[in-house]
Amino acid sequence: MFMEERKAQILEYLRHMSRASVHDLSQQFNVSDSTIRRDLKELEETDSIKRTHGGAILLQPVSFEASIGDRKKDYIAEKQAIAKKAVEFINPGDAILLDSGTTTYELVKELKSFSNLSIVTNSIIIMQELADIPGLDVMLLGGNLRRETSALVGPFAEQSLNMIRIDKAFIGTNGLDLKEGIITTPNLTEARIKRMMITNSRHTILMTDHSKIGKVNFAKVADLSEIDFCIVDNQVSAHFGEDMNRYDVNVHIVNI
Amino acid sequence: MFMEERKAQILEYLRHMSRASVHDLSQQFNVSDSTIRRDLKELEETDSIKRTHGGAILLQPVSFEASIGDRKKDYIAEKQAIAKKAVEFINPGDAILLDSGTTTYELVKELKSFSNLSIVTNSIIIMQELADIPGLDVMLLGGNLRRETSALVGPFAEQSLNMIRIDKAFIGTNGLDLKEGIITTPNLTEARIKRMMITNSRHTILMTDHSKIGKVNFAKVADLSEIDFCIVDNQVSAHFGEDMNRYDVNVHIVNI
DNA sequence: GCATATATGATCAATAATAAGCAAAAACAG
DNA sequence: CTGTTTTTGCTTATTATTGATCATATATGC
Repeated sequence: MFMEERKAQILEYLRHMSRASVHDLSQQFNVSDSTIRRDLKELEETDSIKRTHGGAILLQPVSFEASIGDRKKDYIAEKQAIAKKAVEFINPGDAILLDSGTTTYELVKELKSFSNLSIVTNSIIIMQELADIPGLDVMLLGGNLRRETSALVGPFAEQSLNMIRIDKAFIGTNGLDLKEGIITTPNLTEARIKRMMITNSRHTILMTDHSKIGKVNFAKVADLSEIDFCIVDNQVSAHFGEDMNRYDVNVHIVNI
Repeated sequence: MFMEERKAQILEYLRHMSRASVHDLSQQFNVSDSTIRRDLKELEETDSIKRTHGGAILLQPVSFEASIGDRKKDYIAEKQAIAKKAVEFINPGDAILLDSGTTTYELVKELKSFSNLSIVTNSIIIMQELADIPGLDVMLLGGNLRRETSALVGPFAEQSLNMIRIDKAFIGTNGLDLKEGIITTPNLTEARIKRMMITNSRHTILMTDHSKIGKVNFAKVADLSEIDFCIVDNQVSAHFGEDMNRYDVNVHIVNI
């Protein structure tokens, strides 16, 4: 393995695990501790990792909730880059919809400079994060709480969704299957909410990191043809854009 | 765990709890007190925490819980006694409604032993408190967040309320006027929600401590004649029960 | 206000991690 | 092929982190 390969993989490992010890890495790659330290030193200069005694951690902006804490750290850099791109879709005065999920949560942090936005979400965490910001009109969909995702689902949420028409919906997903052309999620009621979000919005922007591509979960959310835009990180296959174009999805690939 | 991780988690802990003792932290992270003190010292320089004797506090408290936090301590003994009485009104299988507020919040703690209850609330804090308990079906009304009370109000909440019929509604208030025979609250939209809660329930139980009696606020919630029961602490005037009977309210006075 | 509890800061020793220097091996350029 | 550069592993000196100790400072109870 070349040095550059190793460094890339260390970075990948860190993005996934959010932490790594020098010793683990040296065993993982069968090189000496010194070599890992040199790698980390160089990575620290160019990329957003932070060295600490014993290893390195991913630099991540402040608070993460314990409830979804574990997953939130997966591919955090990808999600942040995706969120940075997604915010370009938002114009002052828009009425937007934020799906619950770790990717859309990153988008929240980018919204702090906005004003004159109407934001609807089914995530308690997102609402709490946005509640402080003046100039934003934030509404929470009600319903039953799914603790796994901190999403509110069920009749209350559905009924409230039917009261509104949204300009842009930002949706996350657990699986994106190119063969069947569908997006999926593990839970049926959550899928229902996502589907309603999509149908009740003029434009749908799907935010997903590359790890979701090719995955198929239990509950179908929607056909890819119902999606207008897809923002994804650059670790996708070369023909991903073309594949998605077949379903009429406009793909934006972001560099991390 | 790396030092940087530990410091990040201390900060996270502080953001949640807004305070932490050196001893708690040292046990939490399995390190010595000295280490925690060093961590806090460094965190104090870069982040917005303040060290004090025995621990540290958050400089700018996450005002979310703080606003209700202050009031929560007022007349706490009265509220707990009232809550203990209120729980006697609840039978297995009931569909109940919990208004947001510090008094109804005390009722939540009494519900932990129940199962087979449907609970609807417009308080995020109450939902989070109840979400863990198995056997309870908890639903949150959606809407706009009123930070002062952590209540969800507005069209989403109203629409959701119209979807349901409730056995017993537990309502708090800011003012109870015997002369005019009305209960009041400072905010119009909040008053609307409370009013709808009352009209959509077969029985309404008003929970109030003596400090609210005689007070009149800006927005009228309902006439006292719409209330079925009133639970109050024993620091009320001797003729309070009779006064309320004139409005057909069944008064329960609790000792503290 | 005084006595007692407890918390703190400074210091030190032990351990672990790192940086620096050096040499061997591999890759590279001419 | 030869000299040079790069990468790597090893050794050693240096540094960082931590827990323990103790004198001092601060809170708390009476």
